[in-house]
Amino acid sequence: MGRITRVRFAPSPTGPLHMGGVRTALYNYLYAKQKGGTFVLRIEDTDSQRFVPGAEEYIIESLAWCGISPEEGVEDGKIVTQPSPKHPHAPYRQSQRKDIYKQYALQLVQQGDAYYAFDTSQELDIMRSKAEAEGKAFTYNHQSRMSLNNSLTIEKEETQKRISSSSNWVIRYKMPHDKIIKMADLIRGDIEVDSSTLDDKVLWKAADGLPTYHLANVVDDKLMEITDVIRGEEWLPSLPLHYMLYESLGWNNLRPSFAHLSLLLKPDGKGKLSKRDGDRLGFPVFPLEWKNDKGEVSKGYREEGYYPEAFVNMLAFMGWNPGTEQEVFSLEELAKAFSLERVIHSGAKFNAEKAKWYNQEYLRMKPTSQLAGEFTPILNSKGIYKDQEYISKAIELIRDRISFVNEIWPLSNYLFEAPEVFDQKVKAKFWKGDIPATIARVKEMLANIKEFTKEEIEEQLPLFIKSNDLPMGAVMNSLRLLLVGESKGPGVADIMALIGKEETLARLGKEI
RNA sequence: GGUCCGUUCGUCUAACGGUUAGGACUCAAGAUUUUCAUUCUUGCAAUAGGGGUUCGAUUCCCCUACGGACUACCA
Repeated sequence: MGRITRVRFAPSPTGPLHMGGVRTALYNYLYAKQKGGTFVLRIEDTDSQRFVPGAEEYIIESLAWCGISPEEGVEDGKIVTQPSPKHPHAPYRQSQRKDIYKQYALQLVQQGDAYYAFDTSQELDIMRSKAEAEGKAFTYNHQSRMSLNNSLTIEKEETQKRISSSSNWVIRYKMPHDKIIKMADLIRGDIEVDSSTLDDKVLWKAADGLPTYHLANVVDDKLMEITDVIRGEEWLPSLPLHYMLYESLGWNNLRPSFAHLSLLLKPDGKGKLSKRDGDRLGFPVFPLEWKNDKGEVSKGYREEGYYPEAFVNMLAFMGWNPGTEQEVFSLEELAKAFSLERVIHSGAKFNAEKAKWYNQEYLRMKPTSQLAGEFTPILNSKGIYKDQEYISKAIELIRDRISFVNEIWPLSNYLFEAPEVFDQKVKAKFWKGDIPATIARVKEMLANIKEFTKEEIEEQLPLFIKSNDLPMGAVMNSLRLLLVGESKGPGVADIMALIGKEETLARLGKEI
């Protein structure tokens, strides 16, 4: 009690971090910030088989993009490997902490809470498939352990011989068969499990000298003085084991509090959100773009044009709400308002429309000058160079109809270059009869306007049309057709004033 | 199969045991607009089913159904 809050995000570098993982990291970050505590990053790479190059860097970069970088475990974008005042528990990569874990596994064996097991994985696989064929499930537990190859059934000397002569053995936890394990979850409340339904999990493997997740996670959380474990729901079934490990190791008073987050679900159908759903449904599942070793590219929110604030805000609301009607929150506001009590118990289906809406909200809060700066490279890539003032004015005219910066061009191209193609339907509807001749008269009138401003045009144009008894709809729509190429866009006067007198007259004089 | 977790509009969600079950996204309609949008207004739309407990259940308990996670020498 009274311990300073320390939370950790402990991903496994087996691939890019997906948005569910980012949400878990976010909730950890928010919780730490609110409590004035520390957010630690630890890399759980105890499975050398599944290690993916670049995944670790991806995780760090993703968190940085979201603005939720850990203050401990990472320095200069890299995992810390040497202890320092700021990073006292280094290294933060479990593969580099290899030597720490074995002693605890051995301690458990000595106490009689764990044992050596010699069954090969092939033997166990055979037993599993055999049991499955009979409609049963094979589990290594209190019922089966006494008929298997382990230090409980083999003579002491033979056991010693096998341990020293080969590395084909593991240490398994000896799960008690008669205990009701009472646990608490900060989100779900009290949970009870009968230990007789649990199995004897592998804690440590001689083959690679590494612990499995269960041992590594308990040992590191204790050593790193973690006070609260906030992780995905997939860990709930192993919580009883973790409780037992804390107890057997004599660390009950240092056991952290636990909170298990519900999963992010597919927008359609069933099951949890997976990498493939994004490709299939056309939205990103990852914060940043990711290329795998086959060269396949998965979309990223950053590359799709999302603002990190919008992405984070959207993610925070997938499974949490403040209890008020406010939906737009900065990271600071989120940290202030966050509470595990208000985290939703059930899984949330991801909604791409809402994500888009969030980005629109954030885009609307940006000053036009910033949007102009973000849009300039896109413009330059089309070979168009304009000053910032002009670009800002153009964006001002269309900014309330976009959700992303990359939507500016398709909605504003006619403000930068004359239209080449003209909407045939609009043309057929208005460009007939006297209209071409009428437009020529309008053009002449416009040429006589000295101050070619929006206000001046807005006054002169309708006046001219009315006083000459011309058809308002046909004239206005035809002007728009000549200026834009189709029937969309801001007011005709706005467009004319922006592109200027010369360009306006040129477009109105063009044959279509 | 077993263990655990969950279930309010299509989606995200709100509601000390007492509300006409609220908001947001989407969708539809209307107003504004010479266009397309924006904006504003309105509308559509939910407590999985069955038992209890209670004067009164979305809310508490039980059962069923459905969904999910886990059930590896993966995390």
